[in-house]
Amino acid sequence: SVQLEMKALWDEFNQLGTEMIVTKAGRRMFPTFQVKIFGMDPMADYMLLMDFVPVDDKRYRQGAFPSLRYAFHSSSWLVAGKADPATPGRVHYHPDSPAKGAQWMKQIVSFDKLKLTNNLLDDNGHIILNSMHRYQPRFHVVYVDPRKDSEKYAEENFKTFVFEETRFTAVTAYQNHRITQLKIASNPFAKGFRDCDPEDWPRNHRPGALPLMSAFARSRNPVSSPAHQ
Amino acid sequence: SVQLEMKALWDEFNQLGTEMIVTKAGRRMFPTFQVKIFGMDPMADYMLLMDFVPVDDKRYRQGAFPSLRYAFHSSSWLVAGKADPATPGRVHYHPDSPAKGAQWMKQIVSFDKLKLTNNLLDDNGHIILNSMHRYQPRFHVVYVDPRKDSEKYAEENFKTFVFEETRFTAVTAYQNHRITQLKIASNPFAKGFRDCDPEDWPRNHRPGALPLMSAFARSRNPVSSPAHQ
DNA sequence: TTCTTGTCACCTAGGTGTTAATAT
DNA sequence: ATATTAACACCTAGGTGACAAGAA
Repeated sequence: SVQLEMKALWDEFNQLGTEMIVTKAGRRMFPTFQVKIFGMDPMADYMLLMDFVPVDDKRYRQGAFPSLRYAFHSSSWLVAGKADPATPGRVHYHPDSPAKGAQWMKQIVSFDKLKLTNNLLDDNGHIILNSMHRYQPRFHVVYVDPRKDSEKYAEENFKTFVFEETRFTAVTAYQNHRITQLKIASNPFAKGFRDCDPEDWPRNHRPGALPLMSAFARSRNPVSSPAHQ
Repeated sequence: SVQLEMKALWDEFNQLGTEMIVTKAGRRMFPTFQVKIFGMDPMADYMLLMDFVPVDDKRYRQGAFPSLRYAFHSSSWLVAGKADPATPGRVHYHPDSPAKGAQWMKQIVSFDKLKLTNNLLDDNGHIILNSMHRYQPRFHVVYVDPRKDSEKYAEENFKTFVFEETRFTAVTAYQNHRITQLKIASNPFAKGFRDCDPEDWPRNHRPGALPLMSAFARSRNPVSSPAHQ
């Protein structure tokens, strides 16, 4: 069995509609997909990998308020038509693969080397996704069968795990300001964009404490405006 | 067979008498021990590891010129007596171990995670060495025998490679200024202590930028003084 | 109008020798 | 007198969203 790490954070993002940046050079996911694994044969070899499947066959576009400047996106997504032709569905093998079950189980398995790109011609082995499309990450565990004719048992030698809270929309720039703010608040690498006391998040986060936001951040992130709900 | 990478650099250090810093927290080696491997069975599993054996049973101390300030070490080593009791001889497994021969051979194998410490109570798995003692790094290739009673064949299932040009003296602070200068000149992480950068000078040199600590560094590094040859 | 690209300042994370203070 | 330690400035290496400019 498999347990998703940082589930609370994933849930928080998922509630807003998770977005993941894709770039030509490749961008990591945040949150990072991390799992704890239980019940492997400690002595057997396993390959761990991920892939990404379209959630639907739709292309999305951003809803906008006519009276607001371009910079103000709504947080709602509109269907813009049929999905672009699917790209070759690449997979990402965890770089430690193959390894023994004991190795995989003794600590959290982190896919922090996985990168997302929108470059159809990418030759860095990154995961290729279409921007403005929704994806479901999948996690696969493959048992390395020591038998000679192991190909015949391929069907029974792997198991797939899907966590719906890790669904996201691939984007080249964030569309929902609340997603941006949650990324800034929770990703250590974005600390430079935080307005509030660096000590308060995430270790000492108190629900009652109001984050100190600059006027600019407030104007771009109307958290208390019901118009954007 | 095994080929030492950066042999020219190792030779240059060895000619001066290589020194490696040891610290309580653990310090990487520079140059890093890196090899190219040939002739493995591509499909077989191998463990790669290193250990460090005393070159002799002597403890060293630094020779000094009575008329010079403390800061000026001579570049000669004197025997100070018998070696301290040998520490438990730890080994460092390459973190990718075990892996297939094909994997090991397809690129340079780098031991850049290996760290040296003088802390006898170290519990980070670093290599424990005595300061002011000389050591010979050794590289071992262990064939992972698939047979049940593989322990019986341990003797024939590993091969050891020794490169004498990688010998060094463990120190807590550099003793030979020429070693210091060669480290600064060749280790990218010490770029901040360089007086000039022959590579980038024409391209990135700004007339206004003063070289860092150059006057002080020069006063401590009388490279052209024959007294220190 | 909407989406994409490239550059940037600002971070995390950690590897350098220097230096002053301390230990032996 | 020598050797060790810990704090430090200065790097490498690379992950962030912001922003302006470009593309569709």
